[in-house]
Amino acid sequence: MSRMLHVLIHMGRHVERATSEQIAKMLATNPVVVRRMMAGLRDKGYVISEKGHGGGWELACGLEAITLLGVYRAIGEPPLFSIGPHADHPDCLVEQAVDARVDAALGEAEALLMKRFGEITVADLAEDFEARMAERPAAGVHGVCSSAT
Amino acid sequence: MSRMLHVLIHMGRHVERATSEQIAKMLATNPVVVRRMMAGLRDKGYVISEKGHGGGWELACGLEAITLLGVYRAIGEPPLFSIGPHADHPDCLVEQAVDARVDAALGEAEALLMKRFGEITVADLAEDFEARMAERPAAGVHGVCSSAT
DNA sequence: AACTCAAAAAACTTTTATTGTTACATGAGT
DNA sequence: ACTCATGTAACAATAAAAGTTTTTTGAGTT
Repeated sequence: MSRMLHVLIHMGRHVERATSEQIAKMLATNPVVVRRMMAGLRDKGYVISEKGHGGGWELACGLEAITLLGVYRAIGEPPLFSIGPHADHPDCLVEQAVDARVDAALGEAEALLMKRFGEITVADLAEDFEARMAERPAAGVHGVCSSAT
Repeated sequence: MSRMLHVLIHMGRHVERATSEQIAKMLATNPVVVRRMMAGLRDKGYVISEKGHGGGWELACGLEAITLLGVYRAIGEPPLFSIGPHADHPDCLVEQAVDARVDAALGEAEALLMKRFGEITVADLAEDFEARMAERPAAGVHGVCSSAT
């Protein structure tokens, strides 16, 4: 998820269009991995992909229109918690009792998190970045990811 | 985590002392795995282990004295979220900006979850189980885990 | 039309973390 | 001495995530 945000901020900042290969170099990973990630964003309408010569990825909207919740959904709403019920023996009454309570607590936490995610836009993150950039321009070289590391 | 709760409820219900092997059979797993799990509970003082002939595991307190928070801590406070910042490039200003915001949101959710976990005791879960048991005694055979499945 | 570039998609390999297993050591009771 | 059960460490199997390779499709260029 942070990778997606990284890419979006990068593209919002000073890139019109970027190929999977360029993005992959930036994230120190593979073009195919990038395409897999970006496919979700495209399906949600946040970015557009163009094939062929001069193709690549492009923002389809402003960063202020993309919330963290949107990104989370775009990557397929992966399981949020690493702990949590396995539903191993659905017929077991002990498990049912345990799961009901634990699920309720997890559900509350998840709801709060989704609420917060819905309140934060990628534009907010980009602003934060700009502020840090203004404070410590020396670190910016890495900050704007012009190198491969 | 739900496994630990399962064991605790089981022991609170109708077991004075159980060996790792018995518990392992109940959870369909290995005695060594059980010992690994239980070691955390023992360190927190929730259970006691006895070596040698007639040894095994025993509750060291009432279930009402054990909260889900206590259990969570007993298992070593494993990472709560599966999503979340990797801190891959600590010097990257983009990453710093992203992580700061995401961490804040995750922190709030975690705080709420810990609060809720602190309010739920294993005795509560055991009560819930008893209520379900009273409603559907037929399912109880599995519920009390007298079989190996 | 032939060529190049880049995404799309499928199959495969590597890596990593969890879980389970085996083997041996320690301590307690008989 | 003997048996039983935990404690510990090393090892193996499994499953999930990440990365890689290969082929196909579509878009522009020469």
